[in-house]
Amino acid sequence: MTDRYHHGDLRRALIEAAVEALGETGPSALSLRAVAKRAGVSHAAPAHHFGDKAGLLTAVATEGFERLADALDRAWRTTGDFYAVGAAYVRFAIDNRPYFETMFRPELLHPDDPDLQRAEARSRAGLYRGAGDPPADGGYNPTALAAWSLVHGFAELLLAGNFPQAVADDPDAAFRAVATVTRFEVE
Amino acid sequence: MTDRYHHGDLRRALIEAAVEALGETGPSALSLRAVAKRAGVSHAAPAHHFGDKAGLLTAVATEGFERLADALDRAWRTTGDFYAVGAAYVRFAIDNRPYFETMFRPELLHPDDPDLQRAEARSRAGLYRGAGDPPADGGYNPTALAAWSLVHGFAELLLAGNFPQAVADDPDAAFRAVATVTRFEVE
DNA sequence: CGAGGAAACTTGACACTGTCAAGACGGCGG
DNA sequence: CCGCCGTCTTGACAGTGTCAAGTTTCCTCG
Repeated sequence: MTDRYHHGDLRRALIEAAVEALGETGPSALSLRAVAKRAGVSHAAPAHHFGDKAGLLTAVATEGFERLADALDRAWRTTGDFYAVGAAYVRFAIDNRPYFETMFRPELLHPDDPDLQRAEARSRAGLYRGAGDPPADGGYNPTALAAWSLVHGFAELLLAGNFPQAVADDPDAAFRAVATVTRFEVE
Repeated sequence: MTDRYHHGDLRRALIEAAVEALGETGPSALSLRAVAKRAGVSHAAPAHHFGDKAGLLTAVATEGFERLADALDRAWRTTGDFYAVGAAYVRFAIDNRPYFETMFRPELLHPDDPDLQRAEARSRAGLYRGAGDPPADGGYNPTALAAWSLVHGFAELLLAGNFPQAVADDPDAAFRAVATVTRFEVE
């Protein structure tokens, strides 16, 4: 199974190898050849399945958005609480750092990929739920924007190491404190 | 002055060339050799002044934090309004995208560089002003964290193209709307 | 059953990258 | 005028992504 010429599910294996490598090097330093070596295939094998380096990262990002959407749905379903969804967003960023770090870097992706956009839409829908009325045609819901900005900014600044040590030591508590002092007036 | 062997202020010229290039390619695709060519020097000249590719990006990020601190100070000085400082943060991200995009990518920088850390501290101080009491020793002020998260997340999501078109068309109005529905309870 | 063709993967090459060592150049103090 | 040191160049090296061509395997259809 492992040393066949036809791998079986090399696409899957490459994505997993990429996530591993991303955890060690970060998305901008990812090496396609290193991913291929990790999966035990030749250096040009990834290109066959993903076309591009950006194609591989797009596949990773797509899977990331799917997982994020799942996590947000689960949080909403089990608690019905708007803030719990936000906490789940932050948790996801911490637990799935390799995914999260590639999901919001359009310059490394194929941003127009249909699968990616579908997964993005699923995540957005899961996040917006509970933020009042959905936006009118072409418009936006300020409350939804505000909530997304808050949780996303918290996650980014946390991962980038811009917060004090105490935040990194107990991010959940820190986010709870942040959520406690923040009120969104649903209009 | 321009074609001397000793350039005069090559360091400065390289930073400016880097910012130009960053505006076109983004920080992860920046090529040192392209920067050198743009500045009209040999391909190894940047290494002499900055040691590293990360060193050059660190210099750019440092200058970015200085400029951000200036912008935040100015906003506070002229308005005395907490939300105006937030708006200035978002404006800075839009107007100085090449800087902003490199400032929060520690994996591309030398995060322990003393000059960088000084400039970061200046920005943080400018942002925290007006967010209630400064944090206790080793602790954090939840209101300051929340405000920073909100403006930073808004800026990141905007630049990454994750917001509806209407937001991109008039970001200032969108941020005003976001700030209007958000209340921070200073404790 | 066996031939043909498509799909999966490899091999080799190319231009480009960052980094390093060694050398050429230029201004400055003695 | 000499020597020296900081500034920059030249040349080389290993590693990168991508592309074209070749090889291997599987599947299907006669």
